[in-house]
Amino acid sequence: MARRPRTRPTLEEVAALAGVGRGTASRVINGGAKVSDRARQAVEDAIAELGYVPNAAARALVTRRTDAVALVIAESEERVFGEPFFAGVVRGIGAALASADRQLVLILADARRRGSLEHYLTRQHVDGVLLLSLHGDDTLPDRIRGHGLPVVVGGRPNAGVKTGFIDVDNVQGAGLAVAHLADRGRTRIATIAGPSDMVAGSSRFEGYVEALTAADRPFDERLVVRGDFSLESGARGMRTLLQRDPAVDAVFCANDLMAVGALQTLRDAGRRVPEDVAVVGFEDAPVSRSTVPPLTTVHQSPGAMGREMVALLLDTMATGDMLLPGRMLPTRLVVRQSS
Amino acid sequence: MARRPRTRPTLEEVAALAGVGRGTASRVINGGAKVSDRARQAVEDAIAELGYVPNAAARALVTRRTDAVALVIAESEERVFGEPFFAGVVRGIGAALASADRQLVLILADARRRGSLEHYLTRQHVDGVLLLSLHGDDTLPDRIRGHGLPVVVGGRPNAGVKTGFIDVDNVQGAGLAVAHLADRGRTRIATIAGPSDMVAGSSRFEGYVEALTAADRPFDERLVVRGDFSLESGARGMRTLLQRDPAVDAVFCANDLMAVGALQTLRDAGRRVPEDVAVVGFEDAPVSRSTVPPLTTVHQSPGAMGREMVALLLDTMATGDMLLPGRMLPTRLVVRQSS
DNA sequence: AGTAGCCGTGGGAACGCTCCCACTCCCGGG
DNA sequence: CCCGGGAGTGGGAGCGTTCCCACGGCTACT
Repeated sequence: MARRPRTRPTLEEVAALAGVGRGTASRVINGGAKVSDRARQAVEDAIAELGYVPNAAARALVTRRTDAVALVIAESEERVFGEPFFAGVVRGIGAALASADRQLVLILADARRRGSLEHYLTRQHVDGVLLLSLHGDDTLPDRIRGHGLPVVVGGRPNAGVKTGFIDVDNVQGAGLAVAHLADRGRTRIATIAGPSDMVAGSSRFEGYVEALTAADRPFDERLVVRGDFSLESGARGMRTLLQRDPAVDAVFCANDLMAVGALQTLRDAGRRVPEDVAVVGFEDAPVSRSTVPPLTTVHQSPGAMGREMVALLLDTMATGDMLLPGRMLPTRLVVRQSS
Repeated sequence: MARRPRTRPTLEEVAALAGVGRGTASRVINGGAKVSDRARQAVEDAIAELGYVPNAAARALVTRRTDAVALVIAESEERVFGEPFFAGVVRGIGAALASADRQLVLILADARRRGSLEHYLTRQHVDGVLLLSLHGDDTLPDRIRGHGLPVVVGGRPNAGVKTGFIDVDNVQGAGLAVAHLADRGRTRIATIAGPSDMVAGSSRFEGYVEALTAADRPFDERLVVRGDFSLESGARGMRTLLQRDPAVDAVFCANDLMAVGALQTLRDAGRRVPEDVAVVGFEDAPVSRSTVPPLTTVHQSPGAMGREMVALLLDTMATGDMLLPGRMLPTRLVVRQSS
């Protein structure tokens, strides 16, 4: 294997080989405007021959852009890494950034480093920030924006926020699920809701209520229990529901894991699914395919969420408008055998 | 809120404010050698007052170092993102890199981009490469090294590789599990092994065989079945084992998920765990805490793996020796109620 | 026939840093 | 009393780009 020359070729060398000036070579590589075909061809040949790649540091120095985007995951959310949904989001982000020729700088911000994180972000290295967050009480996005750095948040921090976020349309998704249950002729449609202090919890509940009304079903408080998105809380919630109203014939669970718990309780109670009780989840997690029976659930596309986050960030960077409206991503119902 | 000055302060401004030369200011920020206390203090005050942060691009341009490290996850492994173990590894890497003041550039390399990945890595942006891989048939690490870039692989590609990797000591871990079962007086110790073409599969099986011999237990081929690390394959494997030898009184599963499957089969077959059959897993996945009964398993520390990967990479970068020996990380047995 | 304007071009300047050389002190030894 | 040398310092050069200005040649007007 031939030893490559120790130093990387520079633009100057490319220009020399192509027999043009540095400026022309630069123009070929970038804008491309106002270059004769002959010169362009010569430069492109030289680039290929030398295996030239622009030096990112030199470019960043003069343009004051790094072509890098930070993905910040706060420590409290680090566990999301282990969740398939967020893994999918990260993948979507990675793919979208790669297509846009941007680098993804991953920052796992622990609490200690919180101060220097801001310092780092605002004064260095990246052109924009992607934030993955579940909690609502965070002023970090606005603080970063205050320093002139574009920010897009994945998962709307709270319902009051109208700009700079991408989230799944939880209200619409929950509506889909409930409308489906009503369509199936179910009359006593219960819900195992999520925590009301999380957007995913409150919005899905909101969608449940709306769709119930739209379908002319009465809203009955006794058919509402709250879980914490865990399997156990789903099982417990289902027991409560059966106790309160043995005639319940459908239940919409705010996520799949709670639906799995509900399924267990129903089996233990000798109820057939879907004959006696129909069950619908939310998330379309991998587990929903392997439950018994396979779970009908609201599908949300993590990849799309990642891609949309990047798209919105690039838009923000391009327009300079820090307050671009956020987007809600549509969901769709995946009907399996539990309903 | 006062508007920050449009341009970031430069080293020159810091030096001017401190009343010293650019060289002295630079010396304070970096090496620190040969600077009088008076000058150092003045520069540090000026830095604090101006909120100065060195421009990374300018620094990279002259030092030819970026202080960034790439973490490459090949598409075929992208799913690992959703697995708690790998999420932990990434976390460990992130933490270790942050302490070393290095940036983590995440590259999700899909197959299409495979060529340009190498191009990108070798000619740009990063000082070293971390590779997360499960498959053995990959020449990528060596190709990258051929370009003079340090590489550390997480998860040994295959048993022949002696350098530049960090892995869990699978043989030792499996030995721990089997020795424990032998200690408990079990005589017919079976195993549900993993795929033989994966290091985790073959090494854990190797450890099983070794420990069996060390404990004076006969190796019986009928007590060996192979799974694919999935829950279903564990359940199936256990059925096969019970069929072949109803007197089996212990089973070592090459991962926790298969152990969960085995547990299900045993319950369905009316065997008590651990009274009739003891079960041990590998991984200490979150699920192992919530099985019935809670699973005894081999604990491997993902955080340690990430940190060790970074440590080895930094060592490689510092010494310039591309062929530093790899390391096997010790495991320990977590005894719960299934054995 | 002269000139205004455009296209395509070359190269100086600047980006902000580190490296390194040269310079000034000042101390101690011959 | 002179001189060698170390400690501390200032600032020039250079890293590889992009930006921008000035320039030459050509076309198409007046």
